[in-house]
Amino acid sequence: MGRSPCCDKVGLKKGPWTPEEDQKLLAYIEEHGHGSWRALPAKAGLQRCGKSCRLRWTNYLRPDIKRGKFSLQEEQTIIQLHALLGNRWSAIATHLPKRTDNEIKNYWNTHLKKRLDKMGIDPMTHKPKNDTLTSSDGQSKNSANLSHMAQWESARLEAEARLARQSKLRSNSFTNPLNSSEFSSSTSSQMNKPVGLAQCLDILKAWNGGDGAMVGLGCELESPTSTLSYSENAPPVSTTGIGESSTTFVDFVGNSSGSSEAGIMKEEDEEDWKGFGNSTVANSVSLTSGIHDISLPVENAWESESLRANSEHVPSGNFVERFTDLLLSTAGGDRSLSGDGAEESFNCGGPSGSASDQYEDDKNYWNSILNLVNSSNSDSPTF
DNA sequence: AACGTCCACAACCGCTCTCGT
DNA sequence: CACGAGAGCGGTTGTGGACGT
Repeated sequence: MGRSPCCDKVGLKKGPWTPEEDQKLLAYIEEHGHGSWRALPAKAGLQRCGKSCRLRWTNYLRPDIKRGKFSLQEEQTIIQLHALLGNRWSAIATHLPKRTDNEIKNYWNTHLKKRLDKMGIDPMTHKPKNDTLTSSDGQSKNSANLSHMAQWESARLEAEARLARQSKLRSNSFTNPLNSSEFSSSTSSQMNKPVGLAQCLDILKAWNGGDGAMVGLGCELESPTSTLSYSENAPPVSTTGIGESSTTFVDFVGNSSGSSEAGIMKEEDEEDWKGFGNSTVANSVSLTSGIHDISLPVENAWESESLRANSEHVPSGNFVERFTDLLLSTAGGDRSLSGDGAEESFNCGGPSGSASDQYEDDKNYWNSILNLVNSSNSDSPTF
């Protein structure tokens, strides 16, 4: 299909917006709403293209935007969601109320990416860079598999969400949780997330499921291509399907209604994050108060696994723990990090650790993401 | 003080997706 | 089904300020 220019670009202003332009745009939208963006500039008396107006509004002028420094909690949210979702900034932004995708993207590129890099963590895979040097022992293979599975699942979830949405559109009378008010009031893009993330939770749980078939170190990772394969391996509570996982979601959203400020966006960020970072996997359930029923089996499974592994306790062997500790120490000061020191402390118990440590690292890391997604979902008014 | 470099952020560009006709 | 318009998204660039020499 032919691509039409968003504007003819003749006589239209580009570059930074002036306060006067902001005022015009703001006043017009407050009075009339934005309506058609293409028609808006002329009506508002602006020498800008509609696209520029839309971006200015969505990224800067919108009243529900929180500006300024990112809290530690937000930083951790971004990092962990990025590990799960990749560069899908809009998806990440839906879990950071009042932050725009553009802002998150900029913050990632200018701060978090560099910080991870300095810490010896690959910003794309979220794994220690040393992993790439240990390919012979199979650890990196396992990490790569986890990463690839996450990417694959991300794509698959999108497709399934799309199917779910289509089925909803086909049948409004179908008694499916997707027809609940939460979903019917969502935009199409927002609608994708609950289904996808709910299933993501199941997937992550299934990875950790009873026989550990999907994550066990040294075990072949099963193909995630079959929904049945993981639902069969998962504990009953994890049994999934679009309908069931969606139902679960709606249920816990119901439980958490009115607690939109109680989740990951609490402003006591520093202490919270410290607690989160230092918490064991079992403790992390406290952050997902609305979904204990979902998370507990997993926590228990992992906890027992952790207990076994910790019989030979390795201090600071937890990936997330070391990771957040480092970020905290980094953020506590001038938020810059001396590469040497960071790497040194990070490597403590890391790549030099045992295979079971690495296994625990992977589980803990993904579990923290799982919990994060859980808690942030319970915050989202769109769910 | 002048100059150069680095950094952070706003804004732009081009592509894809969705929806209406 | 094909097409076009509008909107959304992610990558990239431009610009101004901070900092170092």
